[in-house]
Amino acid sequence: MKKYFKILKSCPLFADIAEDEMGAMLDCLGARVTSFGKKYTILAEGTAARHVGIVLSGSVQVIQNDWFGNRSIVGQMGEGEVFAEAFAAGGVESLPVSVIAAEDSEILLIECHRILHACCKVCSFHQRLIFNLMKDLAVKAVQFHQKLEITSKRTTREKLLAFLAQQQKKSGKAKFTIPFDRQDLADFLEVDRSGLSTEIGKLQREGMLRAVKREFELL
Amino acid sequence: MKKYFKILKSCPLFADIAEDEMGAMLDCLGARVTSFGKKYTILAEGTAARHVGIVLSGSVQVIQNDWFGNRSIVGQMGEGEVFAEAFAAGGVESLPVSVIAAEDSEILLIECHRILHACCKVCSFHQRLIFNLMKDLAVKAVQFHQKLEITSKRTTREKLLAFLAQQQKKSGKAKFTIPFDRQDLADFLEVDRSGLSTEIGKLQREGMLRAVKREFELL
DNA sequence: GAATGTATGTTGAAATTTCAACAAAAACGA
DNA sequence: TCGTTTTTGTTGAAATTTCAACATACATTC
Repeated sequence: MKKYFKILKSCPLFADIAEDEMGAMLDCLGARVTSFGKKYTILAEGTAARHVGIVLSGSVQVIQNDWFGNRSIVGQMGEGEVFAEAFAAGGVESLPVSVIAAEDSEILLIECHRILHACCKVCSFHQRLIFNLMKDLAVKAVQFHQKLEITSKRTTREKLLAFLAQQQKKSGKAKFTIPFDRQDLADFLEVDRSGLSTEIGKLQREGMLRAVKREFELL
Repeated sequence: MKKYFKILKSCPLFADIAEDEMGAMLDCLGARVTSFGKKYTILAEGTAARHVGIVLSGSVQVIQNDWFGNRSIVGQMGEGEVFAEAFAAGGVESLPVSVIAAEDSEILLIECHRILHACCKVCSFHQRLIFNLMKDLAVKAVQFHQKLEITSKRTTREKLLAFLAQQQKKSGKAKFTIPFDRQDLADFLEVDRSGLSTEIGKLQREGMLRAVKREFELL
């Protein structure tokens, strides 16, 4: 477990928790590490939302499927990021999404009630954990809001440009790499893949954009 | 201030806080009540996100405007509900939305840092407040997710049906009243108003729906 | 290196949305 | 009550998206 301490220290859920407390804390929380191969389901839609997940290695996608095949990518989380915490802490009886491994991944799963409710022993870190979870949820709500900003745009072009602007801002550089291939990007923007390809082509011909695979540059 | 205690007791942010603590707490938090006429701006886009708002009476809308006039209604909150907490707690430097009064309203505003950081005096309720805020943020994140579920649908019809299903589930009754007029509903669903009217008409003619003004019934 | 599968770009037709303009109905104020 | 304003429904044309099918490029495996 110790080999994960470095990545866990970067996790917002464990901010300001000393490394020598980490072991005891994870023990108290009943944390367990599981490996998942690419495309495997980590949390399944319809099941009870009890666990908070933390990506130790690899990355995961939060996805949702229509009653008729339309796949939607709600979000993607990489190393050190937390997922499913809103549903677990919000006490939803049935997960409205699935979480799958976007690549081979190691995941730390913690039952949320163990974070929220102090154990019998007086663990010094529970208050801190609740504060951290609160902060994390606030950031998550803002992220949801950013996604909303994208999907609320009416056209493929506007959605794409809104997304690219966010990604560029996040990366801080002129050239940046997005975490999606074309199909996934379409599923994230909630648009048709072929229409997306067409739009990327158009924007390049108009000289507003340079795109090679996952590398983009706004001009 | 005392006349608001009843509504404040129903506010998730103050869950499990005794009524006789309420006065001292609001004092410690520097809470202040302001009245806003219909359509007035309570929090303006672009300003610093410092305040958490609570609706004491009336209702508010969280809205966002494109660089070209497209208005989008992110959410609507009624009595006892909290708004802007995610941005304030998440520490965003500039509000990406505006909050306006949907009708004449009384609003309680609290600087968020007063909730997050204990004051010099040892106030017993700060831990409780942080826990409540965490719970509230989790619920808010789930709500954002529900909105995402709507806007991620591709057609006006699907968005409308997804919205109505949510509203019906929330009300628990076959007949239910939505909090929007047609234009606001269109701005919430991110679709064209005239197209929305057409779609409501179609669904009624197909016998899937009964709609009179804000009253709806799914058949 | 050939064969297979995946990812991406392209195209045209069908469906849908948006836009603008107008008519009818309802709400509001004097 | 009348006149004004707001809300809602309707329509047709233009723009856009979706859908299906296919071609090409790229990667992987044997």
